[in-house]
Amino acid sequence: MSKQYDPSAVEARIYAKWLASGVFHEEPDPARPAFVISMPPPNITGRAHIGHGSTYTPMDILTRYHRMLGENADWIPGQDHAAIATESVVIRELAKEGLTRESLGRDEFIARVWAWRAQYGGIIDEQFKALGFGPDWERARFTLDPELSAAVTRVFVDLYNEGLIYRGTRLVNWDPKARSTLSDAEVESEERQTFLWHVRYAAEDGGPGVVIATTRPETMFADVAVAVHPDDERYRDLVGRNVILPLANRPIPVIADAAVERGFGTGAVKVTPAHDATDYEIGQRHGLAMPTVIDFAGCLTGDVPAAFAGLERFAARTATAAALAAAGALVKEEPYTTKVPVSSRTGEVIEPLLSLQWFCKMDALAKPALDAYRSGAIAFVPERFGRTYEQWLENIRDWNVSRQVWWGHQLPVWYTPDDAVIVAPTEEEAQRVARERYGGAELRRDPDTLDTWFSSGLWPFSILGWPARTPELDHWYPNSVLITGREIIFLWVARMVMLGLRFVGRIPFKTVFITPLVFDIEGRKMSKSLGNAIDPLEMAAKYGADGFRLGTMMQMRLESQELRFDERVCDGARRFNTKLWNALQFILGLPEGLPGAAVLPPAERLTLADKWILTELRACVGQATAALDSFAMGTAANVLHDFGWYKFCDWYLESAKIEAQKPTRSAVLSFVLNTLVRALHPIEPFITEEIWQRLPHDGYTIVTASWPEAAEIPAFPAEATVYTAFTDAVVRIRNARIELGLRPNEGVRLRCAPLPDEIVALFAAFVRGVVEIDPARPADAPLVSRLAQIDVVADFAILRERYTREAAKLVEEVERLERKLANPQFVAKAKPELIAAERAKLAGYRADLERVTAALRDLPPPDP
RNA sequence: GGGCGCGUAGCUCAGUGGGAGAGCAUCCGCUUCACACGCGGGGGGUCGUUGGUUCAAUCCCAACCGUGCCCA
Repeated sequence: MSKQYDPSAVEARIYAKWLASGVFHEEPDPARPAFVISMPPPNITGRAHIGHGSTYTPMDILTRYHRMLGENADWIPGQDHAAIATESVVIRELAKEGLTRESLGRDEFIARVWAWRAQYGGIIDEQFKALGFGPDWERARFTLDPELSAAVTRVFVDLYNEGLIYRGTRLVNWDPKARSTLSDAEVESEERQTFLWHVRYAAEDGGPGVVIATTRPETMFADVAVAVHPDDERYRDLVGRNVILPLANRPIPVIADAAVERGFGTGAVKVTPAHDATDYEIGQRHGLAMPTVIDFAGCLTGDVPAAFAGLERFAARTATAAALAAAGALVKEEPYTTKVPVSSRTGEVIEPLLSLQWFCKMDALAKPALDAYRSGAIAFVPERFGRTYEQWLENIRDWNVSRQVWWGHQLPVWYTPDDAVIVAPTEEEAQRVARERYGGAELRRDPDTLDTWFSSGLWPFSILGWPARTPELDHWYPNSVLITGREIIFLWVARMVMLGLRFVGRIPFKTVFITPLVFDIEGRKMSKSLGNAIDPLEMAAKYGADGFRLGTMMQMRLESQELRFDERVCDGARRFNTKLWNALQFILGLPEGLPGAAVLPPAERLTLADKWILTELRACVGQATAALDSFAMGTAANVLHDFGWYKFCDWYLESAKIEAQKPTRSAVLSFVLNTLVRALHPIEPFITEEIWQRLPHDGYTIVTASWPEAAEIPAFPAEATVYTAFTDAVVRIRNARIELGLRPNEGVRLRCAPLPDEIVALFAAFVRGVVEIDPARPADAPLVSRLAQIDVVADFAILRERYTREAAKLVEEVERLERKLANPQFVAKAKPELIAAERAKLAGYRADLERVTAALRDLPPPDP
């Protein structure tokens, strides 16, 4: 075997073995506790990114952990059809061939998308495998699978029949390039440089009227009012009067509404309900008309003066501004930075547009979802994110569910020639209803499809077979935990809760674990445009999937909402893996060979070092277990890493080299490393398998090995304290060695009360120390104090300097504690056990000081 | 504007109401028989600022400053 661990040589081989042996697959088994996670389905257009590293790694860790606990653990993967994202990718491909969606026709187009999916849709799964993720691939689901599509139709029809889905004209996010509505999640806010135009709207009676400020003069032809704040003294007299809309020359009223920001521009704004969210609400409050002047292509309609009709909206902006200037209505044009909504799919500026769409009424669905949180049935980790969920549900708005794309679940909606609406699960059923109600009619189906979130909202139960009552649904619903980022708490998490409660009658998951958002090392959000995104596959190539995973998890903080990704930590994790690998080489190279099984010798045969490492191992495993139980991946990762390096390798492995360790070391080394790699396996699946296979072990793969039980690892607290006193002494002697200027291979003389042979041998190994018994020191003092008093034999001048420095330090400590204990307030008010502890510390420092001053006194006087 | 974080060593971050820590970087020493992707050692911080609570504050509270995310 090579000196350096090479992940690229083992990871793919091990993964293939896991796949072949089917270890990730489970059948529902009511005899065992269920542990189930639904993988948030990545888009079929998606590629693995750093968010998968931070969010999916914990899912893999928890599933592997619970599997090792013997639970009926399953992580169910799948993919999302990603309506607009996929459609635009395929449309771009078609464009290269000179084709369009329309030229192909709906059926042909959809066939092309399926073909695209067959070719590229699996890429992200392969990436996940390279990262070591082990979901139950046999259960992979796709939102457009027949069963999942049937569930979607069923939900839509039911909600419609209950009156919770309706068709109406509302303001929606319109993407003029995609020619579709978008969900709020697909709209991002971006800063843009533009102008703030100050435009005078003269009073109808010929007075000066009012100067409004706007960033969108092109929508003025849809203005129906000018609004000011009700408390704004400047405009009080104007409220209730009419002003004349320039260019259009029609009167509109001045109204008062508290939504107006007095500090914005002139404090007066134009009101365009059909093209602005705030204005829409003002329009609703004041019962205003809502004319539309921008069409689906983002161009002005014919309902504007002929000079502007048909102009693209940004061209129209320039044109109206120029026309206003020409008409003398433009008072000022100042540069202005504003935030505009942008489509995350096409990059196009979103047009808020009044449009006839399908909506889902949310009030009735939201209430049980709120109750589930408030009653504690659903808990968030960290807790504070529950507030985000709560606030969104409290201020919920109806959900626009229709999209003008072809790729997706087409609405189960048909129209008669008279536009009567029939909602039915199948076309046959729709025909039947048509015959029944209308004596038969030629039906046309609504071309729209459903928002992708509509189907992903059913995900935790649709993938378990709902609406059929399956064993999976019985045993694995609700899921154990949902792990995701906080940006989709409302868009996805809340909807799954609402729909789960409504259609299964139970919450979809008990816990929602929100992972931190990943930033670059300079604290910038990762983005394509900045080019600062970290590619997890590149990290895995550099550090191994294990190194990437351990490094990322070591940076996870349970309570933090951000993670500044520091690649150096992954490099540290990679070196840790090499360290473990070399520890394995040492163990495999022991001349006495390895025992047949990972079984400890009886306690009476164990040495001091054995007892210490077992005590530490028990603590480490206990901490790692507690950490995983509370989603503290970072704590688990750090605890295991630190134990492996700073306890096991730095001290135990070195201790194991002495003669006295030979009878037990191969068993203890095997046991400890076997235990450590099992505890590390959920975080670092590959190297732990590789090491475990080469150690005495029981079973075919570490994936199905048992999680180490801290309680089953023997602990020896008293012996552990002695060994710690030994390591403290070693550190002091190493310092002294440096001061004495000893060469590495030179021995050092140690003066001490009698010590057990075993410890004498340890000193010889760690510091090349030769122990000389000092008969003046009591042999019956506790071992810990004998070790605390061990010292080097050296030149008087060097010792004098050393003792003087130590004494000064000790005097400081003694004085600090004396001051504290002399303070009557402290003695009166501090906890008794704390006071006792401080007194003990003081006594310890005083004893040390006494020893050092005595040593100093015993030295011959310095040369003159 | 509303909500939620963060501010500790050059960098990334732990941490605790009672003696300031790690990794990386830096400096010094070492090819010591698992590992130079290593081992040993050192230097480096008014714990953002100002108040308050307390016998005691880096930790709790308030304000402020800086910085970031989400929502509007």
